[in-house]
Amino acid sequence: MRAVVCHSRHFKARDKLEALFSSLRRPEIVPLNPVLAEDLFGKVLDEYPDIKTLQKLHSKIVVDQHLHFNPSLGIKLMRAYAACGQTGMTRHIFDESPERNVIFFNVMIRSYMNNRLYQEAFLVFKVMFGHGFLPDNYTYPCVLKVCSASHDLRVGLQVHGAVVKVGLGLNLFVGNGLVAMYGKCYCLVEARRVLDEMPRRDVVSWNSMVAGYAQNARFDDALEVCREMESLRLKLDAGTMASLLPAVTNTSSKNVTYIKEMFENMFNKSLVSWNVMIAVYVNNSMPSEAVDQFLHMEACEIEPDAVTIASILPACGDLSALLLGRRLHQYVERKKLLPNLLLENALMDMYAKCGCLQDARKVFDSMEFRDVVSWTSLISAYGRSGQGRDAVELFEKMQDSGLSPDSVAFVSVISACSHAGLLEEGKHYFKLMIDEYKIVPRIEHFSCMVDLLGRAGRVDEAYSFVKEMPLEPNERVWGALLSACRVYSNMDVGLIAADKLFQLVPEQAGYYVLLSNIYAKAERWQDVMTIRSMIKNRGIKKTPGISNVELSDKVHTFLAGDRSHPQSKKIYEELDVLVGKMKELGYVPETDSALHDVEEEDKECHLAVHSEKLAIVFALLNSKPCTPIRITKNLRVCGDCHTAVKLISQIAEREIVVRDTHRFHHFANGICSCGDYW
DNA sequence: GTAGGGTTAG
Repeated sequence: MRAVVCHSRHFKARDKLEALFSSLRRPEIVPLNPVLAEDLFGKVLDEYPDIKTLQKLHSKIVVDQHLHFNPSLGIKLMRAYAACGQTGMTRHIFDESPERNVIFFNVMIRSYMNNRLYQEAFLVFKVMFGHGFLPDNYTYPCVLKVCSASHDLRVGLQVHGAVVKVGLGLNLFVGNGLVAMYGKCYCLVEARRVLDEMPRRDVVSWNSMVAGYAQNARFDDALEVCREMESLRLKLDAGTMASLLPAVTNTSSKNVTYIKEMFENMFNKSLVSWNVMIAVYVNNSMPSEAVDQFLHMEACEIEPDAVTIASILPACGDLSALLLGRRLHQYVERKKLLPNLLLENALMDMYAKCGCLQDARKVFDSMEFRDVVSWTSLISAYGRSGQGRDAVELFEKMQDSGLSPDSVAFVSVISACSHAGLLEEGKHYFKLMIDEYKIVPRIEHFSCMVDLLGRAGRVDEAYSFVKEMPLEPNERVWGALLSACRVYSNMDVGLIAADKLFQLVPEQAGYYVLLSNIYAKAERWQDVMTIRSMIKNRGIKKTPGISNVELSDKVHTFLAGDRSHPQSKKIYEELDVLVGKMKELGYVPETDSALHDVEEEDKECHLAVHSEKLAIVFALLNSKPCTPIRITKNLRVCGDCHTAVKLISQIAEREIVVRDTHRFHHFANGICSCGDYW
């Protein structure tokens, strides 16, 4: 974030500097009046110039006998260097300054803090006393923030003691710092006590309390503090919304509505409040609402910043809204928001999720700095496309580049191995994670391993793995096992897994269907019927199949058997024509519903047409010949559709990319990239 | 000057 802020500032500062230098070149004002020069240089430094401008300015100051060692300029230079990440230079100026005061120490501590050098910040704080300087009402809030950022309760408690001793306990900023520190350190009772004992509180004090609860997963308490604020007739602001964000991630629709109302009632909607609103939708799997909110924001002529774009990009990825995604990419280039690590990571992932692996790769290759997230995004992108070897190669390169893979990186690489059938490699990475990187495997890693073993046909080994794992197996673990049992027709283990799943998630229709598939393959029709009636008797609701397709900046959604689309009649007619041509090529529609279901769409839905077929025909009718068609589905592609889409790609001479819940299928010339195994 | 908004898996 810092980089972004500084970046936009750099340009303004550079312009000012050019004007400054050209005025310096004018002979009538050389030698420059020292007071005027101090003022001018100070103004440029306050705008955080880029490193080159800063160095030029610094050398000008050093050679000027009046300005060299000027304390005010020294402080500004320190701040400007810190904003460029050059804390070494900040420290140098600090050490060399002959006339230091308490502000020098405060700026030095803040510089370290902003560059996440927390131990260095603490050290400066400690040596202040030895130099005869007492920390003041500026020092303590800053040091408390260092405690918050490093979750250092031990120092935090010492600072609290010192604050009370020197009589700063009643200071508003110090109090706010204490509330935040205790909140970050999981001491919510203490945080609340400090808040209650503050003689004067402002909206920041309350927001800090909201943030404390929200960060500690105390969602209801966080919302309760908001209601308390409302009852005190305090104006909730963008900061309140931002503080609440962790509390309304994967939350109830009631909570989302509460935030929405908070936003709507906000008198001055700042950029941050728009950004938070978008993030709330994204974090609650409501990508369409997020996109709508973004378009609304544009219509209100609010200029998005890097945070806005980084927040909305995952929604584009979710919806495969490639056109919008590309438009956003152009926007960030036009607004010179790049380079920005988070934005680049988000762009890469958007392209990958839209099935544009090459565009994702292009972003990756163009990046100056990459972190574990950058590599992980690309590794999982290759994994989802079934290119396990490329994923493994990237993983090795990431290690070679000196980065330590984290827990998520291992999920990605093991999952990539699983999709590509790289059994030994997957096992190797699981072991590497534990033995070399000392990462304690989480439930996600175990479910990946079960998937890896299961897909490779080692169903019994997978079951043993489940029995021996130190964590309680969850839905995903049993689900991976059941899927493997369907593929390899393992009735015994399948029944065990299904039984567990029916207990864990009795309302999930998909697992009943999977089990009925296993029975059907074994021709146990009586059991198939039993499962069918179980679904009916238990009143289990099925997730309807939905496919999205984007056309000129608008995402069109189709349900299975959908007839609500304005072009519906045309779509069905065209589909009939296509089916005729497909039959000439040997297509036989699969009518056996039990085998037909991969997941949740039952017999009735099969009589209707699956959503991906409708979306594809719609795209065929409405897009130019030869342009690729990209579909995103909320369930897995069934066997019948898979066969049909292969043929459609051949007949219509179109590349068709279908993203289902598990992976990408790239259809072209009658074949699919998954090699018919998914 | 104190709170608070972004990216990666399944």
